[in-house]
Amino acid sequence: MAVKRVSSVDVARVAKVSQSTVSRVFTPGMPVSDETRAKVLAAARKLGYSPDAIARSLIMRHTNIIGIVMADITNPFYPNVLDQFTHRLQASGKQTLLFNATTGRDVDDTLPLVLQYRVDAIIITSATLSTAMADECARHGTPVILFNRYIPGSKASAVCCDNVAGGRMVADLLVNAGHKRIAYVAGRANTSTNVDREKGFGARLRECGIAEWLCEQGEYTHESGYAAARRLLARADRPEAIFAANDIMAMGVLDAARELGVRVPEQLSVIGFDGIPAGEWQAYSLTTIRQPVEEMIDATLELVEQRIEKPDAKPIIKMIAGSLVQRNSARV
Amino acid sequence: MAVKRVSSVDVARVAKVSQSTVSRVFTPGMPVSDETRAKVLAAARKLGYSPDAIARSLIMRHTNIIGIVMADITNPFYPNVLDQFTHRLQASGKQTLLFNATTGRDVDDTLPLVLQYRVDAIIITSATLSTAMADECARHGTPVILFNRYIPGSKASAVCCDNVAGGRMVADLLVNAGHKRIAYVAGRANTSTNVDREKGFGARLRECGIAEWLCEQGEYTHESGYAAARRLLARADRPEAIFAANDIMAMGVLDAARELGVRVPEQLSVIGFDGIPAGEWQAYSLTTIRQPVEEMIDATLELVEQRIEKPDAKPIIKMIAGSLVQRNSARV
DNA sequence: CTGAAAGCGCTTACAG
DNA sequence: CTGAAAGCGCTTACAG
Repeated sequence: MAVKRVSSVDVARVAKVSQSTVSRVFTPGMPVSDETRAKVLAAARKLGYSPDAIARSLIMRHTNIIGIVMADITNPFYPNVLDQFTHRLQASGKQTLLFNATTGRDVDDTLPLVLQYRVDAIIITSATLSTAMADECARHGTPVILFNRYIPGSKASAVCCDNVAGGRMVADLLVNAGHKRIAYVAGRANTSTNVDREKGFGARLRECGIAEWLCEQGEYTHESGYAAARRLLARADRPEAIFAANDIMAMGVLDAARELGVRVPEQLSVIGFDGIPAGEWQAYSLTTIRQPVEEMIDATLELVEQRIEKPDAKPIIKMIAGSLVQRNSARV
Repeated sequence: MAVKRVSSVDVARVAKVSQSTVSRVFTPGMPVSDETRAKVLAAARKLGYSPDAIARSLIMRHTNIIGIVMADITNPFYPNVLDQFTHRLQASGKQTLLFNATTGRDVDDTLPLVLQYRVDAIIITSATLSTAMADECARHGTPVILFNRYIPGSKASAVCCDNVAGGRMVADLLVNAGHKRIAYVAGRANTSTNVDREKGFGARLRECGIAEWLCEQGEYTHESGYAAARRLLARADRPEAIFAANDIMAMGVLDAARELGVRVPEQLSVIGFDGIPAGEWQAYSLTTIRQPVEEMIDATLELVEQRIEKPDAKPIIKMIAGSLVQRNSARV
């Protein structure tokens, strides 16, 4: 296998300079005379040389690689997130090592691997890790930033949409539209996202004098939203309004309503959460809370930079408000 | 920054063995006495040691990292592909370095970077590279496998759905249903995917005695499919059947029809290509050609293994047949 | 089974 | 500006 790779020593030989000089030519900001530079570049081109980032990482003690741990790549909210992360990271000269965690399980068994590759920082999305593991990373000096979830009391910083506030907005909208029989389609129970959205939603409902509402379990997929809606819409006391913990489930709800001939929004208001592009399509026209993805990514990347500089800075949790996007799936 | 990392030398010191021995303990298959192993493991645990994959890569001359270059992460066909690639790669002990290329441009400027990280192989998806660049990679000894596209005559191997055959299937279905006024909504013109699907489609149409059909340009997005359909459905000689080069555009077509009150499939048959999950949703129930994603991924990964072993083996292009999935968006 | 030593391909003080 | 040398953290012949 491995063809003989060309190294800086080879280039040095043909350019008739020292290996250090070759290295300098490929390190921006290092002093090299124009003449020497030209010789080296010519030799490099001739040999097809490019510096070895791995060797560089070893001596530099950082890799310029950011690990992104992600489950649920398949949930339509995330491709956009991943797209933006990789673009932005590349623009600042960093690479992305992508780890695929198993949905619904914590990532404690994945992280040791990530750590072995000596990534400069870890971003964790749509997955949860234990406090112990977060602290283990801190011990290794590898900053961990949680995206769209948080672990109170751990060493991991986090950037989150304000899901509690978002849940409250939904409750307000539904109550103001005069709805009484209301249902919530939950996401996976152990996710902070689900917990917070439900918490804000329920709290506000209670404040408005609605003490009870239906609740069905979902798991953040179209299918589970559809199934939950089938159960809900089959009841004698069919709800007039359904809030689903994310957009893709809300779309499942809408598809169930369509199938059953329940008219939206006349007979049923449906609201989602996320603001994925598909919610805009004519078939759904979904009213939702849009997560401020760009700002969240900005904040995450900023935190990554800061923590790489100062790994022991105190962990912070940054909440950013989402915004209501009114379309046609909910009465107003 | 960089906290003092613990290395095998540190572990050796506290375990009172040589550094080589520590290394052996962490290399499966190396002979170590049980007693020694226990001492080393204890020391390692105590210090929080884990081997440095970067240093290992340098001496081993391979990284166990596969580079995946991808544009269009946001196209719903790809999250699933990426999900499967990363899962399968991880299962065989490999990591994924993800590069995000710009949609519609070639990746010649991204590849030098990929090469610097000394990835063991490169998988390119939804992006095109020049023959020159493919050959440059070959020269570096880094195998390149194209997924879902191919470059005839280059040094890069490829795995593809048989798009020509798929296009023919669509034509057959439409002709058999008795459609005469037919339209094609194209994907980006320079993609082999689009070229082949149209080629098979057009050839079969001609064989069946249909010499002309409408054609609108799209770019593989819902929006562009929607826009193309608006143009098509506004015509006096409105088509009775539309084949869109991928599912997401077909869904845009369906949304345009819905908006205009054109009934599907009674007044309009719509067929897509890909087999994305969303096509199954009640709102669309899209008839389509399903790409055999699993088999394509199997084949790609197999090719990756082979080419890592023998980088100069002759490039091959592997075509795998897709299959017709009939749902309710097309008359039969 | 274990240790001493060389070497992977770089960067960067240290001298000149 | 340039070169000689040390060292990043490993693996793996080579001896014993």
